[in-house]
Amino acid sequence: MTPKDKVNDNSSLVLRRLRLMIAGGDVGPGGRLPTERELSEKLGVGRRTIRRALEVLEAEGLLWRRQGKGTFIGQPPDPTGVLAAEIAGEARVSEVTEARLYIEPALAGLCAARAKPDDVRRMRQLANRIIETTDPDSVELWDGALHRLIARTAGNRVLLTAFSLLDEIRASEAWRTLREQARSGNSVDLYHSQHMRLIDRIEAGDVIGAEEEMRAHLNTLSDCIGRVLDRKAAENA
Amino acid sequence: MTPKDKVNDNSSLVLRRLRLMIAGGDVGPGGRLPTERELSEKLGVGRRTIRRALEVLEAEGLLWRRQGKGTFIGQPPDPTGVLAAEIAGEARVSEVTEARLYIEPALAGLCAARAKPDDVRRMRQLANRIIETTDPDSVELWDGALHRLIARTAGNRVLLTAFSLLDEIRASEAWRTLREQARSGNSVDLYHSQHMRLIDRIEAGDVIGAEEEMRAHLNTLSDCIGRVLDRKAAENA
DNA sequence: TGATGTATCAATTATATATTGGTTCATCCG
DNA sequence: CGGATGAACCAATATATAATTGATACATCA
Repeated sequence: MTPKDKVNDNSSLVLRRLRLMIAGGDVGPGGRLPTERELSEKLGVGRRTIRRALEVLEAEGLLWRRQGKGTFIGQPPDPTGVLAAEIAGEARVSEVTEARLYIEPALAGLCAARAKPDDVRRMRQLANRIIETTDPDSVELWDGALHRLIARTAGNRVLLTAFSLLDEIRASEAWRTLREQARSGNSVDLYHSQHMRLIDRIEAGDVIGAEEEMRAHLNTLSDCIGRVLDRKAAENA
Repeated sequence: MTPKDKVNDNSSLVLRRLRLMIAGGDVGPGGRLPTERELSEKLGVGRRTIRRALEVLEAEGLLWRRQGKGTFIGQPPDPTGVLAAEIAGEARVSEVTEARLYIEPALAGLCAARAKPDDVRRMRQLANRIIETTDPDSVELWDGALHRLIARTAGNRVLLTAFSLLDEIRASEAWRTLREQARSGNSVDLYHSQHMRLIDRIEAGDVIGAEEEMRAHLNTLSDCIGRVLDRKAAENA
C-alpha cells in the first residue's frame, strides 16, 4: 500500500535487472548486451522502457551504445588508443623518445606563448604534488598530469593529438616497467628543479627558453632510459 | 642492325611510354593509373611486361601499387584510422599550419641524418616531376609525394604517424579548395628552388640546415594560405 | 503521466560479387 | 637459353545489396 509498492514502475525494475546482468558479467563476447528488441521481448516490457533504463546506465558510464552496432558494457573505444596500440607494437623505444624530444618542446613553447596566470598556477600545484608524494606510482601520475596540462595549454589540437599518441604508447605495460627501473636511484629533486625552471620560462612567456628547458628535461629522462637499456643489452650479451 | 635496333625489348619501350604517361599527368582521379590488364590491352603487350615496367617505376618511388586497389603515382599513404577524420572537423587552419611547422622540419632533420643516396635520388625525381607537370592537380600529388617520402625516410614511425594525421586533414575537401586558391598567382619556381635547397641539405647530412629549409618552405606556403584567408575575411566583413 | 506497439530513419554489419594486383605455370619465339 | 605471352588461380580491396540495430516520432491505452 505504500507508494513504493504501488509503483507500477517497470523502468526501475528493468533497471535493476540490467544492473544485475552487467554486474554478473552476463554479457556476450566483447561485452555485448542483447539488442533492445531482444531485451524487450525477454523481459516482457516495451522497447521504450528498455531504452529509458539503458539511458540511465549509459549516463552512469556503465555502458555505451552505437547505432547499427549494439550495446556494450564499459567505456567506448578511444581512436587515439587504437592507433597507439598499433604503433606501440612495432615502435622502438628510441623512436618514441626521439619523437617526444620534438613534440613536447614544441608544446612547451606554444604553452609559454599562450598560458594564462591561472594555467601557470595549476602547473605549479602539480609540480609541487610530485615532490610531496612518496609513492612512486603517484609520482608518475602527477608527472604525467603536468606534462598533459602543458600540452593542453599549448592550444593546438593537432599537436595535442600527437602528444596523446605518445602518452598512450608510454602508458603500455612495457613502458611502465621500463620507467620503474629507470627511476630507481636518481633524485626526484633534479626533476623538480627542471620542472620549476620550465614553468618559470612559461610564466615569463619565453618561448625559446621553455622549449630548451623541456628539451633538457626530456634529455635527462631519456638518459635514464638509455642506461637501463644498455644494462639490459649487456646482460643479454 | 646495331644491337639497340635489334632489341625486341618491349619492356623498355613500355617503360618509356609509362614514364610519359606519368610525366604528362595522364592519370585518373587521385593519380590513379589504368589497371594492369587495361594497360596490357591498350599497349598491346603482355601483362607480365607491364608488371616488369611497373616494378621499375615503383622502385624509383614514382608510383605505388596495392593489391585489389590499383596503381597510383607518388608515395603510398599510411593509414591513421578514424583519428584524422575526427580532428579534421574541429581543427582550425591556423592549428594545422602551426603543427606542420613543427612536425615537418623535425622530419626533414631526421631525414638528413638517415637518408641514403638512393633516397635522395628518388627525392630529386619527385621534385622534378613537380615542375615538369602542368596539370595543377598533378602538381599537388607530386608535392605531397615528396613531402611524404621525406617523412618516411626520417625513419621514425611515431612522427610519421603525426605527419600522416596532418596529411589526411589536409586531404579533406575544404583544404583542397583552399590550396587551389592559394596556388593561383605564385610561381612554382620558388617552391622548386626551395625543394632543391632542402634536398641539398638532406644529401649533405646537414640536420640543422634541412630543418631550416623546410621551415622556410612551409612559411612561404602558410603565407599564401594566410593571404587567402585574409581576403576571405575582408569579403565577409 | 507513463507504458506499449508500430512505423520509420540512420548507422553499421554481413554477405555476395566484381575488380585488381600478385603469383605460378606452360608455351612460344628469337 | 632469356624474354615474352597467355592462361589460370590466389589474395586483398572495392562495390552493391540486404539484414541488423539503435534513434526517433507518433498514436493508442490505462
